Amino acid sequence: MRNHDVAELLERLSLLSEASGEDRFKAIAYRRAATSIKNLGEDVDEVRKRGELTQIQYIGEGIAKKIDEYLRTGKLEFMERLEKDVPEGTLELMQVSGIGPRTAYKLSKDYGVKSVAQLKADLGEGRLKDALGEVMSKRILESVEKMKTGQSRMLMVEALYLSRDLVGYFENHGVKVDVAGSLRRGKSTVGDLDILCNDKAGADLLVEYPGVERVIEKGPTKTSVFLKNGVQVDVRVLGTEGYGAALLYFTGSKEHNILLRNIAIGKGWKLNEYGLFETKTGDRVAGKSETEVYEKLGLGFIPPELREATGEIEASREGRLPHLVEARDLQGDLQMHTTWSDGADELDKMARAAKARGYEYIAVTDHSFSVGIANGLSEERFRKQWKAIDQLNEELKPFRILKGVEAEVRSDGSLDYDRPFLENFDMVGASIHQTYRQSPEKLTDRALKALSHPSVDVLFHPTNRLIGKREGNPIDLPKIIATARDNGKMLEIDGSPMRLDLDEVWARKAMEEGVTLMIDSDAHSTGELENVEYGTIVARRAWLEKKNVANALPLRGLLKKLT
DNA sequence: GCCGTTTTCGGCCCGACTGTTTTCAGTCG
Repeated sequence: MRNHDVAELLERLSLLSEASGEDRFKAIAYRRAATSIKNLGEDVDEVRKRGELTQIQYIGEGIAKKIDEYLRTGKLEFMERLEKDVPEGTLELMQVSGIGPRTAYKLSKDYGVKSVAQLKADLGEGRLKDALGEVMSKRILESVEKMKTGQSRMLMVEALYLSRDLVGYFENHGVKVDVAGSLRRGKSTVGDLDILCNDKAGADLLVEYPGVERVIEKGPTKTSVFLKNGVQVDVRVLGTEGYGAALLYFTGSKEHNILLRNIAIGKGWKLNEYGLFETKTGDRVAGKSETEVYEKLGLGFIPPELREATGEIEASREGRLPHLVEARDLQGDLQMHTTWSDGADELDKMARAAKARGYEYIAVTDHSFSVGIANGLSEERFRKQWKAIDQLNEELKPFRILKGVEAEVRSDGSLDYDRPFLENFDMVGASIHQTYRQSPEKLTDRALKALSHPSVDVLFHPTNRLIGKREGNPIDLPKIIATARDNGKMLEIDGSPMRLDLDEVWARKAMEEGVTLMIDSDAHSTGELENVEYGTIVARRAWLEKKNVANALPLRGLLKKLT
Protein backbone atom coordinates (compact mmCIF):
# COMPACT_ATOMS: atom_id res chain seq x y z
CA MET A 1 0.00 0.00 0.00
CA ARG A 2 1.64 3.19 -1.16
CA ASN A 3 -1.34 5.50 -0.62
CA HIS A 4 0.15 7.15 2.44
CA ASP A 5 3.45 7.87 0.62
CA VAL A 6 1.72 9.24 -2.43
CA ALA A 7 -0.56 11.48 -0.36
CA GLU A 8 2.49 12.82 1.49
CA LEU A 9 4.28 13.43 -1.79
CA LEU A 10 1.35 15.48 -3.06
CA GLU A 11 1.08 17.40 0.22
CA ARG A 12 4.74 18.27 -0.10
CA LEU A 13 4.30 19.35 -3.70
CA SER A 14 1.48 21.57 -2.53
CA LEU A 15 3.61 23.19 0.16
CA LEU A 16 6.55 23.61 -2.20
CA SER A 17 4.50 25.28 -4.90
CA GLU A 18 2.91 27.54 -2.32
CA ALA A 19 6.32 28.50 -0.96
CA SER A 20 7.86 29.07 -4.36
CA GLY A 21 5.20 31.66 -5.05
CA GLU A 22 3.87 29.75 -8.03
CA ASP A 23 0.25 29.97 -9.07
CA ARG A 24 -1.54 29.28 -5.80
CA PHE A 25 -4.19 27.26 -7.59
CA LYS A 26 -1.59 24.63 -8.37
CA ALA A 27 -1.00 24.26 -4.65
CA ILE A 28 -4.73 23.83 -4.13
CA ALA A 29 -4.85 21.24 -6.93
CA TYR A 30 -2.06 19.17 -5.35
CA ARG A 31 -3.73 19.30 -1.96
CA ARG A 32 -7.07 18.20 -3.35
CA ALA A 33 -5.35 15.34 -5.14
CA ALA A 34 -3.68 14.33 -1.86
CA THR A 35 -7.07 14.19 -0.17
CA SER A 36 -8.45 12.04 -2.98
CA ILE A 37 -5.63 9.54 -2.47
CA LYS A 38 -6.23 9.45 1.28
CA ASN A 39 -9.89 8.63 0.66
CA LEU A 40 -9.19 6.15 -2.10
CA GLY A 41 -10.00 2.88 -0.34
CA GLU A 42 -7.84 0.96 -2.80
CA ASP A 43 -4.12 0.61 -3.42
CA VAL A 44 -3.12 3.52 -5.65
CA ASP A 45 -0.47 1.32 -7.25
CA GLU A 46 -3.15 -1.10 -8.43
CA VAL A 47 -5.04 1.80 -9.98
CA ARG A 48 -1.85 2.92 -11.69
CA LYS A 49 -1.23 -0.56 -13.10
CA ARG A 50 -4.69 -0.51 -14.62
CA GLY A 51 -3.87 2.90 -16.13
CA GLU A 52 -6.84 4.45 -14.36
CA LEU A 53 -5.17 7.15 -12.24
CA THR A 54 -6.98 9.96 -14.07
CA GLN A 55 -10.31 8.42 -13.13
CA ILE A 56 -9.61 9.40 -9.53
CA GLN A 57 -11.22 12.71 -8.67
CA TYR A 58 -8.89 15.74 -8.94
CA ILE A 59 -6.17 13.69 -10.62
CA GLY A 60 -5.58 14.71 -14.22
CA GLU A 61 -2.85 14.02 -16.75
CA GLY A 62 -0.21 16.08 -14.95
CA ILE A 63 -0.53 14.60 -11.50
CA ALA A 64 -1.07 11.08 -12.90
CA LYS A 65 2.29 11.29 -14.68
CA LYS A 66 3.95 12.44 -11.48
CA ILE A 67 2.41 9.63 -9.41
CA ASP A 68 3.44 7.15 -12.08
CA GLU A 69 7.04 8.34 -12.06
CA TYR A 70 7.16 8.29 -8.28
CA LEU A 71 5.70 4.80 -7.95
CA ARG A 72 7.97 3.35 -10.63
CA THR A 73 11.25 5.05 -9.72
CA GLY A 74 10.76 6.03 -6.09
CA LYS A 75 11.46 9.69 -6.84
CA LEU A 76 10.12 12.66 -8.71
CA GLU A 77 12.42 14.84 -10.76
CA PHE A 78 9.92 17.70 -10.82
CA MET A 79 9.91 17.85 -7.05
CA GLU A 80 13.68 17.81 -6.83
CA ARG A 81 13.79 20.84 -9.12
CA LEU A 82 11.16 22.59 -7.06
CA GLU A 83 13.12 21.88 -3.89
CA LYS A 84 16.11 23.70 -5.38
CA ASP A 85 14.01 26.80 -5.95
CA VAL A 86 12.76 26.96 -2.38
CA PRO A 87 15.34 28.10 0.18
CA GLU A 88 16.16 25.63 2.93
CA GLY A 89 13.92 26.03 5.93
CA THR A 90 10.94 27.56 4.13
CA LEU A 91 8.67 24.57 4.60
CA GLU A 92 9.67 24.22 8.23
CA LEU A 93 8.92 27.87 8.91
CA MET A 94 5.48 27.47 7.35
CA GLN A 95 4.62 25.10 10.19
CA VAL A 96 4.62 28.04 12.58
CA SER A 97 1.17 29.48 13.16
CA GLY A 98 1.10 33.02 11.79
CA ILE A 99 3.76 32.33 9.17
CA GLY A 100 2.39 31.62 5.73
CA PRO A 101 4.22 30.93 2.49
CA ARG A 102 5.14 34.54 1.75
CA THR A 103 6.63 35.28 5.14
CA ALA A 104 8.43 31.93 5.26
CA TYR A 105 9.97 32.56 1.86
CA LYS A 106 11.04 36.07 2.80
CA LEU A 107 12.58 34.98 6.10
CA SER A 108 14.57 32.11 4.61
CA LYS A 109 15.67 33.88 1.44
CA ASP A 110 16.34 37.42 2.58
CA TYR A 111 17.17 36.87 6.24
CA GLY A 112 18.82 33.46 6.11
CA VAL A 113 16.50 31.82 8.64
CA LYS A 114 16.89 28.10 8.01
CA SER A 115 14.93 26.44 10.80
CA VAL A 116 12.35 27.01 13.49
CA ALA A 117 15.13 26.74 16.08
CA GLN A 118 17.05 29.52 14.37
CA LEU A 119 13.88 31.57 14.05
CA LYS A 120 13.37 31.31 17.77
CA ALA A 121 16.93 32.37 18.51
CA ASP A 122 16.79 35.30 16.08
CA LEU A 123 13.47 36.48 17.44
CA GLY A 124 14.67 36.16 21.01
CA GLU A 125 17.55 38.49 20.24
CA GLY A 126 15.31 40.91 18.39
CA ARG A 127 17.05 40.38 15.06
CA LEU A 128 13.98 40.11 12.84
CA LYS A 129 12.19 43.36 13.74
CA ASP A 130 13.01 44.71 10.26
CA ALA A 131 11.39 41.78 8.57
CA LEU A 132 8.35 41.32 10.79
CA GLY A 133 7.77 44.43 12.80
CA GLU A 134 7.52 44.68 16.57
CA VAL A 135 4.11 43.12 17.12
CA MET A 136 4.47 40.25 14.67
CA SER A 137 7.91 39.38 16.09
CA LYS A 138 6.39 39.01 19.51
CA ARG A 139 3.40 37.05 18.31
CA ILE A 140 5.42 34.65 16.21
CA LEU A 141 7.86 34.04 19.06
CA GLU A 142 4.84 33.05 21.14
CA SER A 143 3.63 30.58 18.55
CA VAL A 144 7.10 29.07 18.23
CA GLU A 145 7.17 28.52 21.98
CA LYS A 146 3.71 26.99 21.80
CA MET A 147 4.94 24.55 19.17
CA LYS A 148 7.59 23.28 21.56
CA THR A 149 4.96 21.98 23.93
CA GLY A 150 3.75 19.89 21.00
CA GLN A 151 0.07 20.64 21.34
CA SER A 152 -1.44 18.92 18.37
CA ARG A 153 -4.88 17.57 17.66
CA MET A 154 -7.04 16.22 20.48
CA LEU A 155 -8.76 12.87 20.42
CA MET A 156 -12.43 13.25 19.56
CA VAL A 157 -13.40 12.16 23.05
CA GLU A 158 -11.25 14.86 24.67
CA ALA A 159 -12.80 17.49 22.43
CA LEU A 160 -16.23 16.17 23.29
CA TYR A 161 -15.68 16.51 27.04
CA LEU A 162 -14.15 19.97 26.64
CA SER A 163 -17.03 21.11 24.46
CA ARG A 164 -19.56 19.87 27.01
CA ASP A 165 -17.85 21.98 29.65
CA LEU A 166 -17.88 25.04 27.42
CA VAL A 167 -21.50 24.58 26.38
CA GLY A 168 -22.46 24.27 30.05
CA TYR A 169 -20.55 27.43 30.86
CA PHE A 170 -22.36 29.44 28.19
CA GLU A 171 -25.74 28.02 29.14
CA ASN A 172 -25.18 28.86 32.81
CA HIS A 173 -24.81 32.44 31.62
CA GLY A 174 -28.02 32.27 29.63
CA VAL A 175 -26.40 32.00 26.19
CA LYS A 176 -27.41 29.15 23.94
CA VAL A 177 -24.58 27.92 21.73
CA ASP A 178 -23.96 25.27 19.11
CA VAL A 179 -20.75 23.33 18.56
CA ALA A 180 -19.74 23.16 14.92
CA GLY A 181 -16.43 22.35 13.26
CA SER A 182 -14.79 18.98 12.83
CA LEU A 183 -16.14 17.81 16.19
CA ARG A 184 -19.67 18.06 14.85
CA ARG A 185 -18.59 16.05 11.82
CA GLY A 186 -17.22 13.43 14.20
CA LYS A 187 -13.61 13.43 13.10
CA SER A 188 -11.37 11.10 15.11
CA THR A 189 -9.12 13.97 16.07
CA VAL A 190 -10.07 17.61 16.52
CA GLY A 191 -7.78 20.62 16.18
CA ASP A 192 -9.87 23.39 17.68
CA LEU A 193 -13.41 24.07 18.81
CA ASP A 194 -15.83 26.19 16.81
CA ILE A 195 -18.75 27.58 18.76
CA LEU A 196 -21.70 29.48 17.36
CA CYS A 197 -24.27 31.68 19.01
CA ASN A 198 -26.60 34.51 18.09
CA ASP A 199 -26.11 36.50 21.25
CA LYS A 200 -23.58 39.35 21.28
CA ALA A 201 -22.72 38.44 24.88
CA GLY A 202 -21.07 35.26 23.56
CA ALA A 203 -17.81 36.94 22.61
CA ASP A 204 -17.33 38.55 26.03
CA LEU A 205 -18.28 35.35 27.78
CA LEU A 206 -15.61 33.43 25.92
CA VAL A 207 -12.93 35.89 26.97
CA GLU A 208 -14.04 35.47 30.60
CA TYR A 209 -14.11 31.65 30.48
CA PRO A 210 -11.91 30.46 33.38
CA GLY A 211 -9.77 28.23 31.14
CA VAL A 212 -8.61 31.07 28.88
CA GLU A 213 -4.90 31.76 28.76
CA ARG A 214 -4.70 34.32 25.97
CA VAL A 215 -7.03 36.17 23.64
CA ILE A 216 -5.88 35.74 20.05
CA GLU A 217 -8.32 38.12 18.44
CA LYS A 218 -11.54 39.80 19.34
CA GLY A 219 -13.91 41.39 16.89
CA PRO A 220 -17.65 42.05 16.81
CA THR A 221 -18.47 38.72 15.18
CA LYS A 222 -15.39 36.58 15.70
CA THR A 223 -13.40 35.96 18.85
CA SER A 224 -10.60 33.44 19.33
CA VAL A 225 -8.73 32.37 22.45
CA PHE A 226 -6.14 29.87 23.53
CA LEU A 227 -7.06 27.83 26.57
CA LYS A 228 -4.49 26.88 29.19
CA ASN A 229 -4.43 23.36 27.79
CA GLY A 230 -3.31 24.78 24.44
CA VAL A 231 -6.64 24.33 22.66
CA GLN A 232 -7.93 27.12 20.45
CA VAL A 233 -11.60 28.04 20.76
CA ASP A 234 -13.41 30.30 18.30
CA VAL A 235 -16.77 31.88 19.00
CA ARG A 236 -18.76 33.36 16.15
CA VAL A 237 -21.74 35.58 16.76
CA LEU A 238 -24.35 35.52 14.00
CA GLY A 239 -27.92 36.61 13.43
CA THR A 240 -30.97 34.35 13.48
CA GLU A 241 -31.82 34.97 9.83
CA GLY A 242 -28.64 33.31 8.65
CA TYR A 243 -28.02 30.97 11.54
CA GLY A 244 -28.45 27.79 9.50
CA ALA A 245 -26.05 29.05 6.87
CA ALA A 246 -23.57 29.85 9.62
CA LEU A 247 -23.91 26.40 11.14
CA LEU A 248 -23.36 24.90 7.72
CA TYR A 249 -20.39 27.11 7.06
CA PHE A 250 -18.63 26.46 10.37
CA THR A 251 -19.34 22.77 10.40
CA GLY A 252 -17.54 22.33 7.11
CA SER A 253 -15.73 20.57 5.76
CA LYS A 254 -14.15 23.26 3.73
CA GLU A 255 -14.32 21.00 0.66
CA HIS A 256 -18.02 20.31 1.22
CA ASN A 257 -18.69 24.03 1.52
CA ILE A 258 -16.83 24.77 -1.68
CA LEU A 259 -19.00 22.29 -3.55
CA LEU A 260 -22.14 23.88 -2.09
CA ARG A 261 -20.97 27.34 -3.13
CA ASN A 262 -20.32 26.14 -6.64
CA ILE A 263 -23.89 24.88 -6.85
CA ALA A 264 -25.08 28.26 -5.58
CA ILE A 265 -23.02 30.09 -8.19
CA GLY A 266 -24.55 27.92 -10.90
CA LYS A 267 -27.98 29.12 -9.82
CA GLY A 268 -26.98 32.78 -9.79
CA TRP A 269 -26.67 32.82 -6.01
CA LYS A 270 -23.95 33.39 -3.47
CA LEU A 271 -23.52 31.30 -0.34
CA ASN A 272 -21.63 32.56 2.69
CA GLU A 273 -21.94 32.28 6.46
CA TYR A 274 -24.75 34.84 6.48
CA GLY A 275 -27.05 33.04 4.12
CA LEU A 276 -27.84 32.20 0.54
CA PHE A 277 -28.29 35.36 -1.56
CA GLU A 278 -29.32 36.45 -5.02
CA THR A 279 -26.02 37.65 -6.45
CA LYS A 280 -27.45 40.61 -8.37
CA THR A 281 -29.91 42.00 -5.86
CA GLY A 282 -28.41 40.75 -2.64
CA ASP A 283 -31.82 39.42 -1.61
CA ARG A 284 -31.77 36.55 0.84
CA VAL A 285 -32.91 33.26 -0.65
CA ALA A 286 -32.39 31.05 2.43
CA GLY A 287 -30.37 30.81 5.63
CA LYS A 288 -32.52 30.17 8.70
CA SER A 289 -31.76 26.47 8.86
CA GLU A 290 -29.32 24.08 7.23
CA THR A 291 -32.23 22.16 5.75
CA GLU A 292 -33.54 25.30 4.08
CA VAL A 293 -30.19 26.00 2.43
CA TYR A 294 -29.78 22.42 1.24
CA GLU A 295 -33.30 22.38 -0.17
CA LYS A 296 -32.80 25.58 -2.13
CA LEU A 297 -29.68 24.05 -3.61
CA GLY A 298 -31.70 21.03 -4.74
CA LEU A 299 -30.34 18.72 -2.04
CA GLY A 300 -31.71 16.87 0.94
CA PHE A 301 -30.27 17.45 4.40
CA ILE A 302 -26.80 15.91 4.64
CA PRO A 303 -25.77 14.63 8.09
CA PRO A 304 -22.64 16.40 9.36
CA GLU A 305 -20.64 13.14 9.45
CA LEU A 306 -20.93 12.84 5.67
CA ARG A 307 -19.84 16.37 4.80
CA GLU A 308 -16.39 15.48 3.50
CA ALA A 309 -16.82 15.87 -0.27
CA THR A 310 -16.64 12.13 -0.82
CA GLY A 311 -19.79 11.74 -2.89
CA GLU A 312 -22.43 12.97 -0.43
CA ILE A 313 -23.55 15.87 -2.66
CA GLU A 314 -24.31 13.60 -5.62
CA ALA A 315 -25.96 11.04 -3.36
CA SER A 316 -28.13 13.72 -1.79
CA ARG A 317 -29.12 15.16 -5.16
CA GLU A 318 -30.13 11.72 -6.36
CA GLY A 319 -31.94 10.89 -3.14
CA ARG A 320 -29.69 7.95 -2.29
CA LEU A 321 -28.07 9.13 0.95
CA PRO A 322 -27.72 6.24 3.40
CA HIS A 323 -29.98 5.97 6.41
CA LEU A 324 -27.07 6.10 8.84
CA VAL A 325 -26.77 3.70 11.75
CA GLU A 326 -27.36 5.21 15.21
CA ALA A 327 -26.04 4.20 18.60
CA ARG A 328 -29.56 3.27 19.68
CA ASP A 329 -29.74 0.71 16.85
CA LEU A 330 -27.13 -1.40 18.62
CA GLN A 331 -28.61 -4.40 20.41
CA GLY A 332 -25.38 -5.49 22.02
CA ASP A 333 -21.66 -5.04 22.35
CA LEU A 334 -19.31 -7.75 21.14
CA GLN A 335 -15.93 -6.86 22.55
CA MET A 336 -15.22 -6.20 26.22
CA HIS A 337 -12.89 -7.33 28.96
CA THR A 338 -13.34 -8.23 32.61
CA THR A 339 -11.10 -8.86 35.60
CA TRP A 340 -10.67 -12.39 34.20
CA SER A 341 -8.01 -10.81 31.96
CA ASP A 342 -7.06 -7.11 31.93
CA GLY A 343 -10.43 -5.44 32.62
CA ALA A 344 -11.00 -3.29 35.69
CA ASP A 345 -14.54 -4.49 36.48
CA GLU A 346 -15.86 -7.95 37.22
CA LEU A 347 -17.90 -10.01 34.79
CA ASP A 348 -21.02 -9.57 36.87
CA LYS A 349 -20.66 -5.79 36.98
CA MET A 350 -19.91 -5.47 33.26
CA ALA A 351 -22.92 -7.60 32.36
CA ARG A 352 -25.29 -5.64 34.56
CA ALA A 353 -23.97 -2.31 33.27
CA ALA A 354 -24.44 -3.50 29.70
CA LYS A 355 -27.95 -4.71 30.46
CA ALA A 356 -28.71 -1.31 32.01
CA ARG A 357 -27.75 0.31 28.71
CA GLY A 358 -30.67 -1.55 27.19
CA TYR A 359 -28.71 -4.24 25.39
CA GLU A 360 -30.15 -7.62 24.61
CA TYR A 361 -26.74 -9.30 24.66
CA ILE A 362 -22.99 -8.87 25.00
CA ALA A 363 -19.97 -10.96 24.21
CA VAL A 364 -17.27 -11.13 26.86
CA THR A 365 -13.98 -11.39 25.02
CA ASP A 366 -11.14 -11.74 27.48
CA HIS A 367 -7.64 -12.22 26.12
CA SER A 368 -6.14 -15.56 25.13
CA PHE A 369 -3.17 -16.92 27.05
CA SER A 370 -0.27 -15.72 24.91
CA VAL A 371 -1.10 -12.13 25.83
CA GLY A 372 0.55 -12.67 29.19
CA ILE A 373 0.76 -8.99 29.97
CA ALA A 374 -3.04 -8.82 29.82
CA ASN A 375 -3.46 -11.88 32.02
CA GLY A 376 -4.67 -14.01 29.10
CA LEU A 377 -6.72 -17.08 30.01
CA SER A 378 -5.71 -20.73 29.86
CA GLU A 379 -8.24 -23.28 28.64
CA GLU A 380 -8.86 -24.27 32.22
CA ARG A 381 -9.63 -20.69 33.29
CA PHE A 382 -11.94 -20.24 30.33
CA ARG A 383 -13.90 -23.35 31.38
CA LYS A 384 -14.33 -21.74 34.80
CA GLN A 385 -15.41 -18.47 33.24
CA TRP A 386 -18.03 -20.25 31.15
CA LYS A 387 -19.58 -21.70 34.30
CA ALA A 388 -19.78 -18.20 35.76
CA ILE A 389 -21.36 -16.98 32.51
CA ASP A 390 -23.92 -19.81 32.55
CA GLN A 391 -24.96 -18.87 36.07
CA LEU A 392 -25.26 -15.20 35.25
CA ASN A 393 -27.24 -15.92 32.10
CA GLU A 394 -29.71 -17.83 34.23
CA GLU A 395 -30.00 -14.88 36.57
CA LEU A 396 -30.17 -12.08 33.98
CA LYS A 397 -32.31 -13.67 31.27
CA PRO A 398 -33.53 -12.91 28.72
CA PHE A 399 -30.31 -10.87 28.61
CA ARG A 400 -27.58 -13.07 27.18
CA ILE A 401 -23.82 -13.14 27.71
CA LEU A 402 -22.06 -14.79 24.80
CA LYS A 403 -18.87 -16.72 25.48
CA GLY A 404 -16.23 -14.94 23.49
CA VAL A 405 -12.48 -14.58 23.26
CA GLU A 406 -10.05 -12.07 21.86
CA ALA A 407 -7.68 -14.65 20.41
CA GLU A 408 -4.16 -13.53 19.66
CA VAL A 409 -2.99 -14.26 16.14
CA ARG A 410 0.53 -15.50 16.73
CA SER A 411 3.48 -14.44 14.60
CA ASP A 412 3.00 -17.44 12.30
CA GLY A 413 -0.72 -16.76 11.87
CA SER A 414 -1.92 -19.56 14.14
CA LEU A 415 -4.21 -19.06 17.12
CA ASP A 416 -3.64 -19.84 20.78
CA TYR A 417 -6.06 -22.77 21.01
CA ASP A 418 -6.86 -25.82 18.94
CA ARG A 419 -9.95 -25.80 16.82
CA PRO A 420 -11.95 -28.21 19.02
CA PHE A 421 -11.51 -25.89 21.98
CA LEU A 422 -12.31 -22.78 19.94
CA GLU A 423 -15.58 -24.38 18.84
CA ASN A 424 -16.83 -24.02 22.42
CA PHE A 425 -17.00 -20.24 22.10
CA ASP A 426 -20.08 -18.45 20.79
CA MET A 427 -17.80 -15.93 19.15
CA VAL A 428 -14.11 -15.81 18.34
CA GLY A 429 -12.46 -12.48 17.60
CA ALA A 430 -8.92 -12.53 16.26
CA SER A 431 -6.42 -9.77 17.04
CA ILE A 432 -2.86 -8.95 16.15
CA HIS A 433 -1.15 -7.25 19.09
CA GLN A 434 2.24 -8.88 19.32
CA THR A 435 5.25 -8.76 16.99
CA TYR A 436 3.59 -6.09 14.94
CA ARG A 437 6.92 -4.96 13.51
CA GLN A 438 6.96 -7.77 10.97
CA SER A 439 7.11 -7.00 7.26
CA PRO A 440 3.85 -5.84 5.65
CA GLU A 441 3.64 -9.17 3.80
CA LYS A 442 3.94 -11.22 6.97
CA LEU A 443 1.44 -9.08 8.88
CA THR A 444 -1.03 -9.32 6.01
CA ASP A 445 -0.49 -13.06 5.82
CA ARG A 446 -1.21 -13.39 9.54
CA ALA A 447 -4.48 -11.53 9.18
CA LEU A 448 -5.44 -13.57 6.12
CA LYS A 449 -4.74 -16.83 7.97
CA ALA A 450 -6.93 -15.71 10.84
CA LEU A 451 -9.71 -14.80 8.40
CA SER A 452 -9.42 -18.24 6.86
CA HIS A 453 -9.69 -20.08 10.20
CA PRO A 454 -13.06 -21.83 10.45
CA SER A 455 -13.59 -20.83 14.09
CA VAL A 456 -12.90 -17.12 13.67
CA ASP A 457 -15.90 -14.81 13.31
CA VAL A 458 -14.32 -11.38 13.25
CA LEU A 459 -11.00 -9.60 12.99
CA PHE A 460 -10.78 -7.09 15.83
CA HIS A 461 -9.19 -3.62 15.34
CA PRO A 462 -7.63 -4.75 12.05
CA THR A 463 -4.80 -2.23 11.75
CA ASN A 464 -3.91 -2.03 15.47
CA ARG A 465 -3.35 1.73 15.23
CA LEU A 466 -3.18 3.97 18.30
CA ILE A 467 -4.09 7.49 17.27
CA GLY A 468 -1.27 9.93 17.88
CA LYS A 469 1.03 7.16 19.08
CA ARG A 470 1.31 4.46 16.49
CA GLU A 471 0.47 4.26 12.81
CA GLY A 472 -1.64 1.30 11.85
CA ASN A 473 0.12 -1.86 10.71
CA PRO A 474 1.04 -1.53 7.02
CA ILE A 475 -1.24 -4.37 6.01
CA ASP A 476 -2.89 -4.91 2.66
CA LEU A 477 -6.40 -3.85 3.59
CA PRO A 478 -7.98 -4.40 0.16
CA LYS A 479 -6.82 -8.02 0.31
CA ILE A 480 -8.03 -8.39 3.89
CA ILE A 481 -11.43 -6.95 3.00
CA ALA A 482 -11.73 -9.25 -0.02
CA THR A 483 -10.81 -12.28 2.09
CA ALA A 484 -13.28 -11.35 4.81
CA ARG A 485 -15.97 -11.05 2.15
CA ASP A 486 -15.09 -14.36 0.48
CA ASN A 487 -14.97 -16.24 3.79
CA GLY A 488 -18.04 -14.60 5.30
CA LYS A 489 -16.05 -13.08 8.17
CA MET A 490 -16.69 -9.76 9.86
CA LEU A 491 -14.44 -6.78 10.52
CA GLU A 492 -14.60 -4.58 13.56
CA ILE A 493 -14.88 -0.87 14.21
CA ASP A 494 -13.28 -0.71 17.63
CA GLY A 495 -14.78 2.26 19.49
CA SER A 496 -11.92 2.77 21.91
CA PRO A 497 -11.09 6.48 21.38
CA MET A 498 -7.44 5.86 20.60
CA ARG A 499 -8.21 3.03 18.21
CA LEU A 500 -11.31 3.81 16.11
CA ASP A 501 -10.16 0.97 13.93
CA LEU A 502 -11.16 0.31 11.14
CA ASP A 503 -11.31 3.98 10.29
CA GLU A 504 -14.05 5.52 8.14
CA VAL A 505 -12.22 5.12 4.83
CA TRP A 506 -11.68 1.38 5.19
CA ALA A 507 -14.92 0.64 6.98
CA ARG A 508 -16.72 2.26 4.05
CA LYS A 509 -14.70 0.21 1.59
CA ALA A 510 -15.49 -2.97 3.53
CA MET A 511 -19.20 -2.12 3.51
CA GLU A 512 -19.13 -1.42 -0.22
CA GLU A 513 -17.51 -4.82 -0.74
CA GLY A 514 -20.33 -6.45 1.18
CA VAL A 515 -18.52 -7.16 4.46
CA THR A 516 -20.57 -6.96 7.69
CA LEU A 517 -19.02 -4.78 10.38
CA MET A 518 -19.23 -4.83 14.14
CA ILE A 519 -19.21 -1.72 16.37
CA ASP A 520 -17.70 -2.53 19.76
CA SER A 521 -16.59 -0.69 22.86
CA ASP A 522 -13.51 -2.80 23.64
CA ALA A 523 -14.42 -1.70 27.17
CA HIS A 524 -12.05 -2.51 30.01
CA SER A 525 -14.44 -1.02 32.58
CA THR A 526 -18.14 -0.20 32.79
CA GLY A 527 -17.40 3.45 32.07
CA GLU A 528 -15.89 2.52 28.73
CA LEU A 529 -19.05 0.86 27.49
CA GLU A 530 -19.89 4.30 26.07
CA ASN A 531 -17.07 3.79 23.55
CA VAL A 532 -19.67 2.30 21.19
CA GLU A 533 -20.89 5.84 20.68
CA TYR A 534 -17.52 6.86 19.25
CA GLY A 535 -17.42 3.71 17.15
CA THR A 536 -20.88 4.58 15.84
CA ILE A 537 -19.65 8.01 14.78
CA VAL A 538 -16.91 6.35 12.72
CA ALA A 539 -19.52 3.98 11.27
CA ARG A 540 -21.68 6.93 10.26
CA ARG A 541 -18.69 8.63 8.65
CA ALA A 542 -18.23 5.34 6.76
CA TRP A 543 -21.80 5.61 5.40
CA LEU A 544 -22.91 2.48 7.30
CA GLU A 545 -26.55 1.62 7.72
CA LYS A 546 -28.11 -0.60 10.34
CA LYS A 547 -28.10 -3.52 7.92
CA ASN A 548 -24.29 -3.37 7.62
CA VAL A 549 -23.73 -3.81 11.36
CA ALA A 550 -23.80 -7.26 13.00
CA ASN A 551 -24.64 -6.04 16.49
CA ALA A 552 -27.61 -4.07 15.23
CA LEU A 553 -29.22 -7.49 14.78
CA PRO A 554 -31.40 -8.96 17.50
CA LEU A 555 -29.84 -11.93 19.30
CA ARG A 556 -31.41 -14.58 17.07
CA GLY A 557 -30.14 -12.94 13.91
CA LEU A 558 -26.71 -12.45 15.39
CA LEU A 559 -26.41 -16.08 16.48
CA LYS A 560 -27.24 -17.14 12.94
CA LYS A 561 -24.47 -14.93 11.67
CA LEU A 562 -21.99 -16.40 14.15
CA THR A 563 -22.45 -20.04 13.15
C1' DG B 1 -3.06 21.59 -12.21
C1' DC B 2 -8.03 20.43 -12.56
C1' DC B 3 -12.47 20.88 -14.49
C1' DG B 4 -17.19 21.60 -17.33
C1' DT B 5 -26.17 20.87 -16.35
C1' DT B 6 -22.74 28.23 -18.77
C1' DT B 7 -17.23 26.69 -20.43
C1' DT B 8 -11.87 22.38 -23.53
C1' DC B 9 -10.35 28.17 -21.71
C1' DG B 10 -10.61 30.80 -17.93
C1' DG B 11 -11.93 30.37 -14.08
C1' DC B 12 -10.79 28.34 -9.41
C1' DC B 13 -15.22 29.90 -2.13
C1' DC B 14 -15.61 33.59 0.81
C1' DG B 15 -15.02 36.54 4.56
C1' DA B 16 -12.85 38.17 9.33
C1' DC B 17 -9.15 40.05 11.51
C1' DT B 18 -4.50 42.07 11.92
C1' DG B 19 -0.75 45.14 11.27
C1' DT B 20 0.81 49.09 9.33
C1' DT B 21 3.19 48.39 3.16
C1' DT B 22 -2.69 54.46 4.78
C1' DT B 23 -5.67 50.82 0.88
C1' DC B 24 -4.29 46.09 1.28
C1' DA B 25 -1.52 41.75 1.64
C1' DG B 26 -1.07 37.95 4.57
C1' DT B 27 -2.99 34.47 7.29
C1' DC B 28 -6.53 31.66 8.86
C1' DG B 29 -10.54 28.74 8.84
